[in-house]
Amino acid sequence: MVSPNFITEIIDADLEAGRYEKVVTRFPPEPNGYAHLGHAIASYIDFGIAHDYGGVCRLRFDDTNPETEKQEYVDSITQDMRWLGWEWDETSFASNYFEQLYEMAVRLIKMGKAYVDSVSPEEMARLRGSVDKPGTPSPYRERSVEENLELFERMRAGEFPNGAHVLRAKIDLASPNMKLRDPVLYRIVHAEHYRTGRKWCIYPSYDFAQATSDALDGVTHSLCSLEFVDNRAIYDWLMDHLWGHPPLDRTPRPHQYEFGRRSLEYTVVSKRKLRKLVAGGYVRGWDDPRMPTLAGQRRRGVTPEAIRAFASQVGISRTNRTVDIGLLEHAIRDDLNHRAPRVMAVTRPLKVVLENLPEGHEQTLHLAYWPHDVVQESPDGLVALPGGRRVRPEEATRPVPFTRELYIEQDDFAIDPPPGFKRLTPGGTVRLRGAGVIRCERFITGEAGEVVELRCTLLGENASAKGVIHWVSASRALAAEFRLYDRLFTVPHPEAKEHEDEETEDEGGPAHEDRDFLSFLNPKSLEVTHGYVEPSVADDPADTRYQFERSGYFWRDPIDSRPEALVFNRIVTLKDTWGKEAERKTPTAKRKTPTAERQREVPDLTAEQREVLERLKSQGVGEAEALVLAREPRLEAYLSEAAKHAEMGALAGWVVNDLGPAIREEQVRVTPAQLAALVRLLQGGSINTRIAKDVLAEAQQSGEDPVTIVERRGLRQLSDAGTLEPLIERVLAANPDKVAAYRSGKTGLMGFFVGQVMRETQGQANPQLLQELLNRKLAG
RNA sequence: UGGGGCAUCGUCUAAUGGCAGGACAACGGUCUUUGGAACCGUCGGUCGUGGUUCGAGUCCACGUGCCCCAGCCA
Repeated sequence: MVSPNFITEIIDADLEAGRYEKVVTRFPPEPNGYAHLGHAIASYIDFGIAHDYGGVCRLRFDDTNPETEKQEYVDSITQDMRWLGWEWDETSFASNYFEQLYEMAVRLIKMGKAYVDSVSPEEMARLRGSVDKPGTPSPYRERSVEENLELFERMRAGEFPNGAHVLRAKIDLASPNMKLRDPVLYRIVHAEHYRTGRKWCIYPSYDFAQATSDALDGVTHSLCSLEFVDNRAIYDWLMDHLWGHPPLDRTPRPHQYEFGRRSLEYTVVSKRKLRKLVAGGYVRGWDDPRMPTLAGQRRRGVTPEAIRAFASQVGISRTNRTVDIGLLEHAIRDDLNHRAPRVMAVTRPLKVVLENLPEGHEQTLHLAYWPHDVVQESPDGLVALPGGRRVRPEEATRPVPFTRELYIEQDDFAIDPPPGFKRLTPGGTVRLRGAGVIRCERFITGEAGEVVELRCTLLGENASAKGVIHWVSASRALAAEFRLYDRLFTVPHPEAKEHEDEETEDEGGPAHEDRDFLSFLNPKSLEVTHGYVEPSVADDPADTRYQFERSGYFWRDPIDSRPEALVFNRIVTLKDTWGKEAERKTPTAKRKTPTAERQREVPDLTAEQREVLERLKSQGVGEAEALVLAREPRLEAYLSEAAKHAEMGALAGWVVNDLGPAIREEQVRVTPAQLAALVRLLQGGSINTRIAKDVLAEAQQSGEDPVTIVERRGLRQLSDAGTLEPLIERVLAANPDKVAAYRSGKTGLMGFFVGQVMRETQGQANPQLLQELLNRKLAG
């Protein structure tokens, strides 16, 4: 379930108004790279929202650029989407629609809305102008329909080389929206398309294909990311001219809505940068478990459920955001906690000899796969074995050999322990998980002074220890390689232009940008160790995810692990509240924007404006409103007109704050006289501000006279205590807890009580009186 | 600099003009044969300045900051 957001609000309204019968969305990747976590989040929005509304989401490949797209990517993205758990009917392809798209382009030409341009790309860029200079028409802009038709046909026929001509929409070369300066609809590309082969040598642009394919697919809500906001104007323009005519006469008219992108801390998601990581050998491939690709995450052992939970927690908004990687890690741990049986593995072995056990001693312990809390939380009282079979908790154990010689983790022994250390120390004790308490009698060091072996004794039942450590039998454990993955980059925002620790000696151009992000690669993003895992795992399915106790969640690398040469990937560590990173750099000094400079006291005004300002002020208009009015003749004119019928000081606020935007846009439907009449009502006390505000908004919507609305609906301010008191009593009686909270000091609740009574009276209570009465009651 | 978009705890995200709430992180505690999990608690936020209003995160004005747009990429 996708949590409510600005898009679901739009859909709710659309459904309510009957604009659509069914919600249809689409997820439109371009098959020119691997899907990554960003795609996962976007697809969660597209598929999730459609699902929530009982609609459908189509997977449509946006394959309009033959030079970069490949079947390989179609396959991998399709696999990734299925893996995530999304369901769709048939996959669609923009390339399946090429013939219809061509027809629609012809239609635009016939309407005089599109033309073939024949200037060079450089020339076209020049003619487009710049952000502050309007474009100029190409000499070919006024070609006849016939000539355009003929040229376009010949483009399709392959008579011209790449770049000779393009088809452009004839929109507006002077538009302040650069996207509207006659966008390209079709270009010539002599290249083999992975699906249509050599059938076409002209290809539709993103803008043209996206809008038309959406309409062909029956899409109702076309969701995309924020960088396409400006493109929406093209989308709507195309629909204005094409929708409703064949072939777009049998599906609803689609609309585009944009949401903010999400990126993730400590990684990069731009295709170009990911490609650099692979090509430069910084990772071992697209499915390297450190990569944010779904292939990489899958190989790492992350489950689709965890990724969906993550996407859900990240949410949707209209702001680009970079998400705390802790959120992903939490989603993974949360998912695996209930999915991964516990076993023991030692990643950096240190030999332990239990001197008080005889040579060759071996006993088999039966240790539980699950900790007490997972057992308790099981809904059916059963728990899973690694194969998935659910059994009673007492059956969910595995045999663990206990022998005279063991391995423990090197980190679990310290000659010179830091304060608070709870594991083994010389002469100290520790509990071996499931096997009893041992005491370290002495340690043996190697030539370099490193500890190579501990000599310990197994103590009796009554022995105590502060800590518990994991272990494996030296003779019976299985050797294994462990791949310990960590964040790919050392900084949370490797793509950011500046970093605090970095000097910017070279005022580098774009060439430095890449070296930049690569310089933040974490040299320890992969550590390979060789150690041991308990032998029970040999019998488990290869895709079993484990929690290696006290260490992390792991599974066998699906490519490299073999039964006789085990390789485990660490999916994520356990949360560690002890070993706190020393490098925890909280001083991520939040650069608060420097304290706002002194605002200019009075913005520059012309002499004329200043005069108006003074006049308004002298007529009782507040300073702030007067300033706005002085600068906006349109508002001032409206106010002057209204002031013929009511007091100017009382009107100004309404003109500026409530009607201002509408007056500016010349959309105002309330006349100055009507406003004045309403304000007089307000001044007379027969209505309150709330009523006036609501009525004004309604009038602006419907065009009805506000005073008429007041009369028709019988609105009047309730100003007698006799009417309000019973309502107040009722609200207080219904919320005894709030009353108590208020009396014990939470005075912010006054707003709550006022709000409740206002709601009861549909906004008609006199708020001042109400507050007064409430004060009295609540004090008593 | 033209146009557009955006701004709420460290991070993500809620709040018909009416209690600024939740999640993650952090911190503290309970519990624990995982320094895990769970549970309890603490810390912490409306970009700034004015205005409208009984009441503003929400409405208005003016600022500030960040992002997008001048591909025959998407």
